[in-house]
Amino acid sequence: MSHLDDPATQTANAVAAPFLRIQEVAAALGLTTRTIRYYEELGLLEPAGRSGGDYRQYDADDVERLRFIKGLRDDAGFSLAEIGQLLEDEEARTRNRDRFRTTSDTAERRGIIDDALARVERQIASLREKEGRLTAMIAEAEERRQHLTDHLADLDAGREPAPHTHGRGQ
Amino acid sequence: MSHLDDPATQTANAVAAPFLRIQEVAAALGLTTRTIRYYEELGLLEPAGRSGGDYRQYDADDVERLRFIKGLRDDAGFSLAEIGQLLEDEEARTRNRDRFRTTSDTAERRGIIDDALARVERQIASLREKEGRLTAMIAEAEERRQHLTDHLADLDAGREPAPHTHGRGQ
DNA sequence: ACTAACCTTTACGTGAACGGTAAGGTTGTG
DNA sequence: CACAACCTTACCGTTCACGTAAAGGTTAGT
Repeated sequence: MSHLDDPATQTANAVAAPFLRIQEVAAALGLTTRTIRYYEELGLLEPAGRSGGDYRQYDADDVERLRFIKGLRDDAGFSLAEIGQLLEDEEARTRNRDRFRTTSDTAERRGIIDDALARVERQIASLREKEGRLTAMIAEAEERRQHLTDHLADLDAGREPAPHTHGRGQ
Repeated sequence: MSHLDDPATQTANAVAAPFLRIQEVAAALGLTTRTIRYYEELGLLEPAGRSGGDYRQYDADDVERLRFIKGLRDDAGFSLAEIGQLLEDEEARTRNRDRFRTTSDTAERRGIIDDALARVERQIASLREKEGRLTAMIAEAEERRQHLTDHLADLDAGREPAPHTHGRGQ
């Protein structure tokens, strides 16, 4: 039960991972095939494999990674270069993944996971910082809103326009 | 006072608003003069006035507006086109501002403030939406982190690698 | 009045992030 | 085996958001 769990055997059992072709991935994520190839060109991701005829084959993890990239781009507003930094050298990760699958050295597995954990934590920190700055912007906007409602209240009360501290009319 | 209100006349009264030149504004905000002129070209802002020799003159409100634009760009990650939408036609606002200063019709003043209020509230809504998506991304990243720490705990406890649900190694 | 340090407009250049198309190879279905 | 519908690389085009001169005019200090 422990000496026989060959990591390569998964090709034999399971349902043989349902690989997707680039167009299917693109449709699923709302991207174009061109965009996905461009990201690969930048080193942001590498398909799990290639078919005999050199077609790119994506697995669920690839799709997940791409979805994350899209989130970093659209939701977090990072540049592709920054995303590259956050995700870090894909090549190194691929090697790690392979090493992880083939090694049974617990210390090595530990080290690999440690690295992954450090990366994820840097990602979280970056996202948190973005969130903080966004929150600050919201607070400022709400302050402006407050100024305007105050002003409106003054008008309703027939009071004078007030000396207007400095920042009005947005 | 109304037919002759030359924008330069303000030099006469008040403490002569401390107008800034483009370079000073740029330095204060960490932008380049080119960027500021470009934003003007796009209709994102218009300096409060011009000198006799056609130098752009910025007041505190202009600087505030520019800081907001920079925030929308850097912190919120909006495109300049989107920022233009959020800020809306600068020309119209300038006209409103002038009308606001010259009119004493309370109803009109009210309408102008109402408009500004509506704009600010749309801005807040946009920012909140961005914030929500960012928060969701953070939650996902934290989930990944949790997976990794779990995995690490398994290794420390000498347990088996676990079947790994689907998304590991970030 | 001279001069350095600003400013003006105009215009062409650039890197990022793709879009589009050409010229050809691959897959899967009848 | 034909054939439509996909895929491949390669390369040129485009939009956005500026950078970078060029050719002058303005301001402020001496």
